[in-house]
Amino acid sequence: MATERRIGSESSETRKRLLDIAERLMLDEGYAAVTSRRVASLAGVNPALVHYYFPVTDDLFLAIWRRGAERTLDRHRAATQAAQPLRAMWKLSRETRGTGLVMEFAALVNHRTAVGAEIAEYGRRHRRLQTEAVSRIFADYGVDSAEMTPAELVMQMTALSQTLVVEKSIGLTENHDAARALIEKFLARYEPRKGSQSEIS
Amino acid sequence: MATERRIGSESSETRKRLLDIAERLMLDEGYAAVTSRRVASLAGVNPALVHYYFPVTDDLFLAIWRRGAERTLDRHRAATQAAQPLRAMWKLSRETRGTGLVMEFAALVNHRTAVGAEIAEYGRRHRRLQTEAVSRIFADYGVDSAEMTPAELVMQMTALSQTLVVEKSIGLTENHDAARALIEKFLARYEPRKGSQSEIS
DNA sequence: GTCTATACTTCGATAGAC
DNA sequence: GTCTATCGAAGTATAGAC
Repeated sequence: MATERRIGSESSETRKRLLDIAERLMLDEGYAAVTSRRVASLAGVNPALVHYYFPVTDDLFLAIWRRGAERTLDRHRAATQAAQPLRAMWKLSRETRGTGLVMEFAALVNHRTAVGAEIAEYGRRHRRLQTEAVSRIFADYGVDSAEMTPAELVMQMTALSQTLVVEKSIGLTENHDAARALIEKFLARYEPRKGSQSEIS
Repeated sequence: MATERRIGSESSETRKRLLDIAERLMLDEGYAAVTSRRVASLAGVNPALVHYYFPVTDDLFLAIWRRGAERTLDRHRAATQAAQPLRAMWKLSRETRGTGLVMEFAALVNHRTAVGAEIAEYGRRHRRLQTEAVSRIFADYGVDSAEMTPAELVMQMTALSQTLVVEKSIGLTENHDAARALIEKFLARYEPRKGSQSEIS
């Protein structure tokens, strides 16, 4: 039963390049565009080489996911150390790259269940980290839980940022300023901007 | 230049069945599972028959979208007539079917630009309708715009419901009760529940 | 009006060459 | 350790039969 097939080393430069290209492709044209042939063609290598580094296509998707997840967790940690951590977290969540990947994977999971389990597990971990971080910040700021709970802010930031990113990508931006204003209203109370309290963003 | 190819009538029962199956497939396994062969196989017909009713695959996706869009607009109108219109709208937006389709199409659009234009146009129209409806309701209730603007509530409901649906589908439900509570807190003020003001949902 | 035989393209994956 | 020749399956779409 044990498969004898060999796999390319993780440190390979070719492997890194394939990953970069696959991620780019996923963001630009959606997960369905990520095929071994397409990636290989863009990399200028033989299609079968992709299967050498990533035996099954799911392996490629998982590798993209893991790299992105690590990147995001690192940046999350950095954000919590910022002078205005809530603003840093809000800014981070609105970045197209990470959020765009999350949305693609959310769709991908529908028909690649092997990938799904790991995505969900990471999602839980990330949410817990975020909620704990906001809890500490709220305690520090003395935020009244009747006004906003950590879980509420996390969900609001997550949901709004994902919607903003997705809709923008299809050219739908109506009410987007209102969404930003909504978060800004809360942030301004505890992490006021230097120049003013205005919320033009 | 004019294509001579014939297309099956819109009233055909077979056509309806193909549409139903394709929509189901899209919701269950994601848009990538919607192929002429797959749909045909589930319907027990020849694959080429799918191309008779939907010459190009985009035609199939557009037909699914249009049917869903009409359904949603109808239900939106009905919701605005309800005794508690805000609650009706919030409930509608959390329904798996409509929201699930929206998310699949959001991902689909990335690599099917022909479909994208129509999706975005519908999105704009829907958002405008929703925002206008909430504006009228807010005026009726006398909601202070400093507390919440119509655009803000629409974005919040849209974003949170989409996130709830997507995450639930992959088995991630942490903080979901907080998200519901967030909306409930606002709704309870203007559309109190009969029995109590509790927000267990 | 309804359906199918068929052509052509693209994809995933493996066994084996270098 | 790195890469490729090659196979079988699945996809889209058309021209033409019923």
